[in-house]
Amino acid sequence: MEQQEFQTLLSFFKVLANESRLKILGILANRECSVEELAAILKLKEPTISHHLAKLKELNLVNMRPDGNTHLYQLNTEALQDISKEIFTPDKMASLVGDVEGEAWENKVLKNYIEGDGAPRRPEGERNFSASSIRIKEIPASRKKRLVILKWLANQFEVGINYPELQVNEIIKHYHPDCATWRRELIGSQLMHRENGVYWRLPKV
Amino acid sequence: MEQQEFQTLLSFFKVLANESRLKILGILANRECSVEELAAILKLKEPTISHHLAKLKELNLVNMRPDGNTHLYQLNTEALQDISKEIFTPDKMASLVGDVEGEAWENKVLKNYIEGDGAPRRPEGERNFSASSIRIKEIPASRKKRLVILKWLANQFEVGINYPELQVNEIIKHYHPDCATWRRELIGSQLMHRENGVYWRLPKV
DNA sequence: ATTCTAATTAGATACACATCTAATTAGAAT
DNA sequence: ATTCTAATTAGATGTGTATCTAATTAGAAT
Repeated sequence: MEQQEFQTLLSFFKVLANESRLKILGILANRECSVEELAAILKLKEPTISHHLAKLKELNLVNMRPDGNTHLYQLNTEALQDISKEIFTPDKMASLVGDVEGEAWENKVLKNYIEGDGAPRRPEGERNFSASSIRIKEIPASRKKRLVILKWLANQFEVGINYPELQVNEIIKHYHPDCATWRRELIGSQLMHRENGVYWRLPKV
Repeated sequence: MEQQEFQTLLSFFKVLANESRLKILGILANRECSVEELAAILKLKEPTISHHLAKLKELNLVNMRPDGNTHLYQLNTEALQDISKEIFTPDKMASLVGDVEGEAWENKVLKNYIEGDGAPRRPEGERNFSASSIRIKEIPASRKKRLVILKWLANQFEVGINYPELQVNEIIKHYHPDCATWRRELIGSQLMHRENGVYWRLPKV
């Protein structure tokens, strides 16, 4: 339904994104015209006009009224207004795009920096078992990407459990040798907290 | 100026008549994004996104905010609304097309059915002189086209003068042998009037 | 200073589509 | 019935443009 609306909007723009068709609409806004007349006005051949009118009619932007042999086309005023009113508040635009998209970039980062069996497939799942062969390939240089990995790493710890520093190091080492850096970053990024040498993960990530 | 506005409107539609760009706007309506993120979300390469963003920025539909190395793009909400409000009433559309167009088709008909020196060049001018070599090639079959020729023919008579039938025939014969048909049609189309065997042209054409 | 990262620009390719000519259809006029 | 007219459909051609890869720029991080 969102998708449907998006496609409708898109085809609407596609139809109007053409000089000849836009002019046709402008002319028809003044008075109804035959194909031949439009061809003369726009200095195009009849088949071309027919082609454009067909596209405009698909979207109900014009109506046709046969008169003898000639087809008189007229602007469908309501259709134009409907579209212009309904659409185009930014909220509307925002609602047009599915919200699955938020994870796409983070998934890409995970895929780039974490190698092994299941890592990218469960970024928010339970912690992976120690026996698995998942490894962090390297430490991302950019803050934003490092944060993505950190969030994943924090997820390897369970909420509500207090870990002594030794165990924290051990768990991190399953994924990357430089446990000191990661441990420091986990604290700095506020994804985990420390007090009296004991570490715990915050409930909300 | 009208022309200017028309071109603006056209390029606006052209920019929005693209699936990727429309999606970009939808995403940016939710939150600002970097080029890389958009590329990941839409599964396109960065240069492609850059290309699209450039086009969107040309029309001020998006703004850019540099943050370190990354460029964060955000939707220009006002611009969107401005365009959607301002345009799109049918009157607006009607005003976009120049009004020279009305004569185009009639000129074409005149050119098709009248041969000779100056005919198509002065459809509304003074009457042509008898000595000229202007001729109506044939009588158009279709009502509408016949009316165009009739209007031109009526213009060969001066307003405010009473012509006896003999003179009417004579004048018509300068352009076409079948003066009876034309004379009858001039009356039938109300372009000229007759009373007691005297003809005169009506002031308003 | 040098290296790396994100973005942009340049250049190439491929697909979409606007327009044309030719052929066909539907309907009027004779 | 036949001929003519206006419109549409079919098919061909050329232009525009979305997308890609490769090269370049601008800026951060080391």
